[in-house]
Amino acid sequence: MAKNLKSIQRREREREELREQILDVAMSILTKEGYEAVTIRRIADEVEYTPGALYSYFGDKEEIIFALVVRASKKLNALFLSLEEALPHPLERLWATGRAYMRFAMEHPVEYDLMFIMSAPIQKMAECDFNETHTAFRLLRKTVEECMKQGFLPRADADAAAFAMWSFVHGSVSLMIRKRLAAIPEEKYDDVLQGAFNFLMNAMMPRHQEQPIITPSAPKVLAKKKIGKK
Amino acid sequence: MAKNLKSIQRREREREELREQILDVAMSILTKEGYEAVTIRRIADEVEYTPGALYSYFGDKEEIIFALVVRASKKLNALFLSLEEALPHPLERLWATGRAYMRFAMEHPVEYDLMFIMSAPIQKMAECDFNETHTAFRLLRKTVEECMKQGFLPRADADAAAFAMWSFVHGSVSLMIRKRLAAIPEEKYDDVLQGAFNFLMNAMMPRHQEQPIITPSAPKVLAKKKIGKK
Amino acid sequence: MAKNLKSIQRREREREELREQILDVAMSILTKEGYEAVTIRRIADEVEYTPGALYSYFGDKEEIIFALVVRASKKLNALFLSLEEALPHPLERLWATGRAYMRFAMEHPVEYDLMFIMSAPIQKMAECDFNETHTAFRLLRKTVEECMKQGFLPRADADAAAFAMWSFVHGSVSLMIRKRLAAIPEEKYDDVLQGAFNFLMNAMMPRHQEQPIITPSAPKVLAKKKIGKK
Amino acid sequence: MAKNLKSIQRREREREELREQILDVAMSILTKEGYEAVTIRRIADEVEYTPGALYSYFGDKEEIIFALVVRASKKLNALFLSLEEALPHPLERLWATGRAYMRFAMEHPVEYDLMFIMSAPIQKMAECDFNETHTAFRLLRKTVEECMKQGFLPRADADAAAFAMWSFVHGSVSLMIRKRLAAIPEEKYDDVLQGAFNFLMNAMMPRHQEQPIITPSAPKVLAKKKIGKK
DNA sequence: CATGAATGAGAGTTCATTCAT
DNA sequence: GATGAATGAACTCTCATTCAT
Repeated sequence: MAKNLKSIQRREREREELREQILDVAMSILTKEGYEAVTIRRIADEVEYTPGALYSYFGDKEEIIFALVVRASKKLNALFLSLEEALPHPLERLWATGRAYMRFAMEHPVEYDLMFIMSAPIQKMAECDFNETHTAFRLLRKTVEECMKQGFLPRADADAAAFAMWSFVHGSVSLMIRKRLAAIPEEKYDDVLQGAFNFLMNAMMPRHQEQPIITPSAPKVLAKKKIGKK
Repeated sequence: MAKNLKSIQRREREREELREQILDVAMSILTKEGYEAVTIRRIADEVEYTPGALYSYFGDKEEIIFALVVRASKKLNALFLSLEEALPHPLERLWATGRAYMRFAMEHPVEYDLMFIMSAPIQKMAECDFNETHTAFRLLRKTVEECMKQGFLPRADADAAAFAMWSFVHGSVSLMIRKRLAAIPEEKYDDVLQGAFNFLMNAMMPRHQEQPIITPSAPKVLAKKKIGKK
Repeated sequence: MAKNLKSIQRREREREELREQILDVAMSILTKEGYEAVTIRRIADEVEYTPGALYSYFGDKEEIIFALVVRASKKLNALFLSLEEALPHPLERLWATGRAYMRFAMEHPVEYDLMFIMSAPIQKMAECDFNETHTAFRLLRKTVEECMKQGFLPRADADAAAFAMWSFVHGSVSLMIRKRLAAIPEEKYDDVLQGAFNFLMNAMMPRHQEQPIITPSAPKVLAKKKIGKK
Repeated sequence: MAKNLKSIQRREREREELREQILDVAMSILTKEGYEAVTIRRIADEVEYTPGALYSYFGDKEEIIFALVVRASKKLNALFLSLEEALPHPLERLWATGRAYMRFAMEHPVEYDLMFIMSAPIQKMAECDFNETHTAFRLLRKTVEECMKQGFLPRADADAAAFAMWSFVHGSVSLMIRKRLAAIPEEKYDDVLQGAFNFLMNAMMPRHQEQPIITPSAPKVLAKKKIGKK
């Protein structure tokens, strides 16, 4: 009996592991060789199963891609939630969130691409009423609202303001990811990105630009490169 | 001899015409049925030539796509240049350019996608040292610099500031084009976009937000919807 | 001991029930969606077992199909035997059997197809020396012989005559079932079938064509149950 | 110029030849190994082309099957028309047509199957308003009508009578082709078929049964070419 | 210069079946 | 006896591209 239960659990664990492995492999092919290279056969080869076997884990190819999106979204959302918890001060959180978003995109460009750029999973995202991004956007808007309430940001439509900020960060990283920055030498990317972010944020919050917030002991999850104003 | 020359000219003209027709057709398929539907055969069918024939006009499929990019870029650049000429005042030009960019994207989403989002032509863009966007970016930076010089914008790295603005407009329209705005009801798109643009621009130029510049007799190419903040 | 026996019996009963259920489901899929749709997986899904489980009830897919044939044959044979009992008069029985056969085919076209048209079960039918149809044919021949003896039919080889009649009824219904009657408008099917049957039967039994048996005021759709003269 | 024309003609001839070869091969596989074995790959292998190449000759697999049907129908129709011409006497023609039909079926069972039994081409036959069989049926009805007019057949609905005869011949050969004659030993097939045919025809035409036409010392396998009047 | 024909590679998917547990 | 998992072998079809004519 106990054995039975255990073996069921084991099976489930193994299934889950293989599922994850399939996604890992798919992600790795996607990263290394691009979307076109992600084929059922190719994945099957790499996980050392027959193509047909994958169909008991995912209904079709699209489902695999979509699972990749979900995975990435969870990662990003977790990041946002951790900032939400760690940083009660809305202005500080706003800056930190922006930086974290951009850093995530630059460190995981393929995941970012999947979530916010690629057309492949659009259909499924629409069907499934996919809403991890809802959540993220709502968090952002809440932060923006608090900032407005506390006078850190000019009072205005929070939707518009939140969308403006999201647009900026998305725009900057997606131009980079999709290599539309020929005008800027690659080694300057980081600096320009940083500079643009700071410029914009400071512009929106003129009275606060000299605040130490800006050179924050940025929550360590993020700290990759010091940003420092001044 | 003369006849020879003429017939050569005619031939060249005809070649050019077919080239254009191929691109028209490709663009039309792309617009109506999406990237996957753009196949050599499909194009050949519609121009009533054989697939092989296309290969004397374009080296391969990617070249066709790239030619589409070039075309679209010329269109967009012409728009920028016309603004450059029409609006000597840098601040006014800055606003107008931003609005024009966004409007272009929303009215020609497929062209925009090709130029700034799609991965297909990336390779060729890199190889050919594609620089229509360079030009556009340089124009923008020049405008930004002038704005700074004249005190409309806080002095800062012009590269960063220009990039910030571009990032914002690109981000907002590309989220829309690639349907990542589930958080916002579709009928509010225009308003939110507009609101975000105004919010950001005003935020960056606090002392000037009440200027009439903002509701400018926008060059008519653009005037689609009045924007006006008063 | 007794308990053991009972539980064995129960088990067997349950097995038999599942067997039947499998066949029900297979038949229902076959009827509703055609032969191609009848897959082991599909059946397994509908009986809520795993595909593998079916293999302890049937050796392979063909066996399932064959079992369907057997089932249908039993039904049809029972019909024949009931006529055999109910109608002692051979001529009456001959007409009634013919009509019953055709009616069966038209009311159960899928069963008919399985038994007499489809290639799928041929192999197994041959192997298993399938002989429900033997029985049916023998009954028919016996009836024909009696008719000849009693002067209702011209004396001739009974095998040939019986086969002639069977051929006719099979031909007419199978042309219909396999949709080879483009030459005849669908709404006339019933009439033409009926007319052809009467024509042929009357032709073979010229001296008896005026018998009431022949024009049995048969409800146009081929009277469902009793046919009876008398 | 002339050369040009010739080479075009040659090309067309070759195309036509390959088309025919594809059909030959398909037919041969169908004959030797059954419908399931007829796959694009298999055909391609045997004609020594790549699978893809076949798609410039036929739109899809169904078209190949359908072309097989068309081919067979032309053959059968030609046979009917030749009888139409050769035999002005309607009664003689009726017998001859019946025998020819059955002989065709027995000598070309796979073609017959395609035309009159198989489900595969049904869809296309319906779509294309396939009417070779119309023609055949009309010919038969005309013959029947003439026979009635001239008193060889009892006056009755010609549609019904024609359908009755067609049903009989179709029934007899299709029972054979689809191997539903377990009740009859294989070596007796020819005799029983012949006997049934004669029985039925004689039964329908009682006054003519002693005519030599009827028992034409037909070579047992159903004499191939001439049928012989007198 | 264009055609017609064909290649070759591979796409996603589906099946009946098997077998350890 | 049934499950869950996987196999292996197909399947049809589509594509960009090449090349003799």
